[in-house]
Amino acid sequence: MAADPRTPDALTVEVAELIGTVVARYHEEYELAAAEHALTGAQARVLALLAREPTPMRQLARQLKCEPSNMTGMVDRLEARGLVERRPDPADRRVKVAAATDEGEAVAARLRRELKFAGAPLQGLTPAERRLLRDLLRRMLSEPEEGGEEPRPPRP
Amino acid sequence: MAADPRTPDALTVEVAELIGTVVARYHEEYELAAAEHALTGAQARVLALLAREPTPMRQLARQLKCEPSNMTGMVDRLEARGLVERRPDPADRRVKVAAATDEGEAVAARLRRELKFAGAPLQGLTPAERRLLRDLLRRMLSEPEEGGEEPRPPRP
DNA sequence: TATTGTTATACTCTATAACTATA
DNA sequence: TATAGTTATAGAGTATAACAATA
Repeated sequence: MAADPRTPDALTVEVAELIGTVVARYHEEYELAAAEHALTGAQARVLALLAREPTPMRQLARQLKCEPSNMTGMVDRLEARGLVERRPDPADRRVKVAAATDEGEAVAARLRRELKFAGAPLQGLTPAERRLLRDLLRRMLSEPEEGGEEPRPPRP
Repeated sequence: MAADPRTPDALTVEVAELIGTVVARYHEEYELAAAEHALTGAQARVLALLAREPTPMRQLARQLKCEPSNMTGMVDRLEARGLVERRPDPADRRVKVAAATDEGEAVAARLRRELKFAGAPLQGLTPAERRLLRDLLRRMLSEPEEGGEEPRPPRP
């Protein structure tokens, strides 16, 4: 590799590529687990959210970072399969609260268990290594990327 | 949280969730970088592959884990924008080799640089931590998941 | 006969804009 | 008027099946 002159250091590039591989693997596993229940990845994500907590359509769209109009069709399809239902909100008759049915909860629970990604690859690490990985990922994710464009000089 | 009785230990769950967050963040960044060039994520992935190496349609489909029939449309759209072209294979007149044009190469190079995910979050780690992260990810990914279902007892 | 790429078809996901029923 | 959900529409990605050209 090593194609671009403005590329960051080799170590950073390698870690970035490894993360890319992890991302690809993760998606593969997720889609596969979903497909075993005849669900698409997007449907599985909706179901997972609703299994945690019944949620108004609009809020659901915000959480999934998509337009509210899309939720109509997605919830329609899940509702047609009996995994989700729409409930009225007594406080505001405009809102419809999407909620997982009992069957939906069961499928979501099975999905969580079948997400072997949490199992297989991580089992290759010792508990101490897993703790280490957790701490590194936490730090990586908590950086509030305040800078924006500036590469920001490394702290001493 | 902590809903399912058959869930693995809390540490594994937490790491898995962190990885889920990393995956979500990564995708967000990727789609955003692609959108800045009026490309979809899938188009950006195709272009990235072709910028590395001209590739026959069918092989491209294998690498992207999708059906060969899809590649027709995807390459069509990229070709319509002048980022990609189809070349004949002198050795086998059935195959068409998709290749990035000069402009395609340029866009791919810019895309690589703009993938801030490689920059921002990783800059929060020291080089030593990055090395550690690299080694952990490598080990995670190299485990050939031979076992399948068996949790496999931890090595001493 | 088998393989490569394509076409035809259908479904899902996505975004935009317009509509409805509430508030 | 503003908001929640929906409908209508369009484009992109995906899979399946059938097809033409070539091997």
